[in-house]
Amino acid sequence: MHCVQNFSANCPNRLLFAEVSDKWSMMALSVLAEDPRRFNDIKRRLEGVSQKSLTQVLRKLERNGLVSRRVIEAAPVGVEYELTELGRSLLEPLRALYLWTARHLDAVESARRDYDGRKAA
Amino acid sequence: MHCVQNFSANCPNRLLFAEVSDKWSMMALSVLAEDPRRFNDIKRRLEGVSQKSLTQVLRKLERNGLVSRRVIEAAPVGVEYELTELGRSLLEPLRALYLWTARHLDAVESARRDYDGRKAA
DNA sequence: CATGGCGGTCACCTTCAGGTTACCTGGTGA
DNA sequence: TCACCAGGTAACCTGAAGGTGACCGCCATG
Repeated sequence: MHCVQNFSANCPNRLLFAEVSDKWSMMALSVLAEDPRRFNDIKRRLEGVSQKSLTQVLRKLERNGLVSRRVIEAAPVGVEYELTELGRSLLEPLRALYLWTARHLDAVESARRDYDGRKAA
Repeated sequence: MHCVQNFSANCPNRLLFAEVSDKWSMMALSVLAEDPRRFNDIKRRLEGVSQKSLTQVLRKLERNGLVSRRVIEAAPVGVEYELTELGRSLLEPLRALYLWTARHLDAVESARRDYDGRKAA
């Protein structure tokens, strides 16, 4: 496990992490955690995402094999995104991270107040 | 758990996640996982980090209560960074994510080849 | 005395992710 | 017919992250 203590510039883990940790990827994955959803459905749940960014993010996730894209030929043609098995496997560590933020948010905020207080003084 | 399916623009989790998932934070935390380390020691392990960026990152982590900064009054005055209890608690979810990337890197890379192949055709 | 490591700060500059706007195709309903 | 939803693409622009290089004080060693 070469990258645990030393991070060479093009350690593949480092690169993959970068791909997955951008502004919207994690949120998109979370939204898809339960059900497959259509483009605008996802968009509505990610407050503030632009159409372009969402398209980009979904393409990237698709390319990395984390979500699949399915055109629905039905009534008013739609596109449905769904987690793949691989994508679903990422949910667990993701959830762990989410739980951490949820659990320790208070501690972090109080640390920030401390720090800012000390600086002001 | 308001933010699991809907991500409002200033969901605190979302913000905290952003703080912790930037280019160098995770790596800095990993480097500190074992022992406290001095500034330039950390710097050497994070290939490509600039002095400025590392300073910024460590300050941010300190502010969020994840690392502590200690000036060593000894011989050639030094500064030592160490994970706090809070910081240490983040290691576990972090490790989970790291293991995921390690375990599924192959799958992701093959998905990418597939995707790129399909596009080329 | 000069050189080099340590731990920074500051000013500047580049890069690029991501936002904005406009436009497109195709179907639907009023 | 007009207008609107869906799901985009293309061109442009900006803000902020992050890199570079200069400089600083302090200490130690050759």
